[in-house]
Amino acid sequence: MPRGNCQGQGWWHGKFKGCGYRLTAGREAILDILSKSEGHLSAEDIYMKIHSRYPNVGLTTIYRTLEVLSNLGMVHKLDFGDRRARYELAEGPEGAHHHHHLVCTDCNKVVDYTDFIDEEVELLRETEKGLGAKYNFQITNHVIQFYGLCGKCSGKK
Amino acid sequence: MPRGNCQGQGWWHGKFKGCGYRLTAGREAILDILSKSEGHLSAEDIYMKIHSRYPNVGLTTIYRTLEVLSNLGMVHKLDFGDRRARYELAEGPEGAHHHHHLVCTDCNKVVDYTDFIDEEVELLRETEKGLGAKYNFQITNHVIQFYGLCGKCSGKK
DNA sequence: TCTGATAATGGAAATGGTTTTCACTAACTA
DNA sequence: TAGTTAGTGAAAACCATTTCCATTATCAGA
Repeated sequence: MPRGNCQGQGWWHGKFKGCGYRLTAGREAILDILSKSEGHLSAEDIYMKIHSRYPNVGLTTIYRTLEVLSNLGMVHKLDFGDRRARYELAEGPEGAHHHHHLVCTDCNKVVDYTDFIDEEVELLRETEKGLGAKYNFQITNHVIQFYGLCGKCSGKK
Repeated sequence: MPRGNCQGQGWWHGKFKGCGYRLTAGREAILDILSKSEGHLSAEDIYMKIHSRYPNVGLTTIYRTLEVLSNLGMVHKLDFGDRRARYELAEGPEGAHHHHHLVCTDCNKVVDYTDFIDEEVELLRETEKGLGAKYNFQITNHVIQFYGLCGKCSGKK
């Protein structure tokens, strides 16, 4: 994790500059894709989408950029149990809707839900505060996920 | 995921038999290791520990057994962001202490915490019920994890 | 605007945890 | 006890992600 924890300034031009990162076409392209398509893209998904419009952005750059974005807290890296990471934009400038995930362990279908979110977030905030103090952690993120079988998969026995 | 969802019978001999799995030395060895050492073992950790006492249990068997155990709900498969899965025994027969995890994104140190667990579990139970009904999911497991920098890592800037 | 320092890039090769293959062995059922 | 078939180990395959390295591009300062 290079350059310490640079979180919570303005939106991303400023964020990048402020942390000593350079602004490049590839990075803009990746952020562009992420903000236009919604949820749960793998590095390769992004690569494909980018490739038609920016044919000279390599997979390596995608991975590197996603790591940077993740370090900056602008992107969440998710694990749904198939063996590839998924990425989604964290709340944007206009505060996208916070949500958590419900994952089918059989077909890997993922449901974003916002039900109960307020209670969850409230408890999480409390917990975060408590844990941070007790264990001397500077908490920056959390994951809540439920796993089970979706209707289709539990149906097929 | 073979053999559907066989969860919630007795303890493990019965569980295995009931689901059509056979009882083998390797499987006993793995369960033995898991119940004796605590928390967060990778497949290779288990392999090492097993190898001294049961030299003819291969890594492949470890992986296969862990998958079975995970399907049976006897083991939780965890992801702490380094790229290897960790496994820990789910609540044993005498109800081991339920806990969640606090992970340092820099050094990968993991803290098991039980603070706030009651509130968390309570909310989770509610949410689980609600989500299960609304999205027609048969929920079997959940993950809550907090990520951040531990004292040591946030100190070194 | 030009320029130098160095961050960023992309393609290819390496990595390494996990899965698959396959021939063999051992559990369990009848 | 025998037959069926689940389980096994070793080696090979897999494949998402990282690393290497020579080249290019960004940007701060002159």
